Amino acid sequence: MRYSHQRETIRRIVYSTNTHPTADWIFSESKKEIPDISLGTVYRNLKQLNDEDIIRTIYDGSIARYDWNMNSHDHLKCKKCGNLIDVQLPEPDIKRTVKKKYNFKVDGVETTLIGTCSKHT
Amino acid sequence: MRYSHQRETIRRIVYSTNTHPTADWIFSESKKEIPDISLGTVYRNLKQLNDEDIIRTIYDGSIARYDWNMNSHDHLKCKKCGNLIDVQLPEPDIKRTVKKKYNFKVDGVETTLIGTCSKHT
DNA sequence: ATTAATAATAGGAACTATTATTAATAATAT
DNA sequence: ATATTATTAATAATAGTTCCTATTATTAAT
Repeated sequence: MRYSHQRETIRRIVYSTNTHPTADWIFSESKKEIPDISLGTVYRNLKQLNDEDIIRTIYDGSIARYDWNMNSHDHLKCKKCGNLIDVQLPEPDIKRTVKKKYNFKVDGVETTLIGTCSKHT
Repeated sequence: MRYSHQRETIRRIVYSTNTHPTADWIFSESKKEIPDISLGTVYRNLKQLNDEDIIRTIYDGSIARYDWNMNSHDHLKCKKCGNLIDVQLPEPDIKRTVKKKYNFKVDGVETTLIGTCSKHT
């Protein structure tokens, strides 16, 4: 994968926020720096960065969001404000258990807890 | 919600399989019984059934799948064959922990483990 | 510095999944 | 039986994403 200005900008933008941005948001942010960047470029590079394990793709319902935090962690999704909050849940040996019990090799665990965040109490 | 032949057919189809079907599959199955059913009807009724807690919507990446199993359970998603397998993981008091630690009221937990199923060993 | 090879790009069309609109139809209460 | 109104089929519209093509940018070798 050779260098490209666009990809580096996209990477930097994803790494600059904790808001788990959508492709669309990343697109409009990168346009501030590269006015003629195209949406296809954003998608293509997000996919490449994901494949190179530089960023992670998470799904919020049916839409893709991007996360720079590659550590294994989970998300709380607030029904009211829609925010995705990072959390670190204790992961009791799920991988080992599932491997044994179901003969299924686990690469990754994606857990989202849906509910109401502290802002709405 | 009053009775409709279409909705009852759609419900029965979802309840007849463990494959977590997509709207499209449900559409083509229902056409076998109701040739002029339309895709909009399928989506509308799936949403209604979901809202009435008769079925459950799960997301497989960016696309919606439907599940009749309303018990709290998780899914193993095989990277190779794409199958979604139902599993029951021991749920250590995640809800209580998250409520305490993050002041976040948990309604539901969606966990998907991505990996390779026993068919490919 | 120039070149050759080719990866990456902009722009936009195409595609897929889903939702909204509308006039006609069917289910239920009276 | 009739009136009321939820539900429907058909189809247009939308949202998110991927694909296509001619052009441009990066890189390594001259």
